[in-house]
Amino acid sequence: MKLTSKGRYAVMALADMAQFNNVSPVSLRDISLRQGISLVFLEQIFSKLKKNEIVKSIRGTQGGYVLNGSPSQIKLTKILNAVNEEVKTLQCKKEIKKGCNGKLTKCITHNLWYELEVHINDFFEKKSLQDLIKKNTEQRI
Amino acid sequence: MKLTSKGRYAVMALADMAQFNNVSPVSLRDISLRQGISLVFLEQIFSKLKKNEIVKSIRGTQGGYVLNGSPSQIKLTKILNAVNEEVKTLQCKKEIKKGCNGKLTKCITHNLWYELEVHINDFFEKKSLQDLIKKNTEQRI
DNA sequence: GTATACTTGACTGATTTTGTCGGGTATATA
DNA sequence: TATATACCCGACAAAATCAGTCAAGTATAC
Ligand code: FES
Ligand code: FES
Repeated sequence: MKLTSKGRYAVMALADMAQFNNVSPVSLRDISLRQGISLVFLEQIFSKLKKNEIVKSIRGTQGGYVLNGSPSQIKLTKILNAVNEEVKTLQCKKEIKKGCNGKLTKCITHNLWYELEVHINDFFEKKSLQDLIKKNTEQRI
Repeated sequence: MKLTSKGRYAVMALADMAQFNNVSPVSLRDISLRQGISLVFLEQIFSKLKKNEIVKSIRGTQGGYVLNGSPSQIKLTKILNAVNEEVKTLQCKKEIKKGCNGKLTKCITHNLWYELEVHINDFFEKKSLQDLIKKNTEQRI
């Protein structure tokens, strides 16, 4: 399980975009300045967000990024998955690890971690960008 | 937020103890063999569990550890806290960090992470060691 | 044609994780 | 009393991951 700066920044940056508007493109430089996040790091993050079709890019002067969909449609699960911050609590998925002999017999805590994974994903699945900017008028689609 | 081997092993080892019995002491060597966890690493972990009064130790031959309380009383929150795997999702607690200017104004995602923290702690607060060994007779106190 | 701003890949320092090593000390049993 | 078992403690280290930087592009508005 992980939740690192990459995931946090992704959510923060997209919330910033959702908050400021989504008509004209928002440049990473603006987000960088407003939220205090390294510009070059943001570029890395947005590259992934674009590949996962969460944002669209517009190149050139006056360019930037726009949200691909309304804030209420964009769930946090999608964002975190896009930047490889999936909530994976199970140790046994990939290969047989010490103390966790995966395929053959499940370890004594296997079910626990699975339940946790579901629990957390539930949370992220219910939250949308819109929920983060509630201070603006409660608009819902 | 973190959930690493140390926390996993702590839960796994305690579940092992709860499962096998809690009358005569269980040696770390046995747990190590049964669960496939490094013995010396277990010693580190149990040192913390003891300091937090989750287990009691009995030295000497035939010694080992016993649970300090019934499995249904020992919640996972307590275990994870003991080995310093508290669920801390907020970035702004300790000091002013980049993109997260703590004390003065909360960042745009502050509330989100706080809600997540509560959500996860709820989960761990509800789960006890007893829940992990349900295959034995459902005894409840 | 020039400044803006997205695009891409490689690389690196710092930190954290996941343990190991080497020495202890207490106690049950022969 | 000798010995083996098993807890106790601190320092150390390899490996992995994180949090970015650096360098070199390409597309577009003006
Ligand atoms: S988490 Fe799946 S076997 Fe341990
Ligand atoms: S998480 Fe508290 S200010 Fe950002």
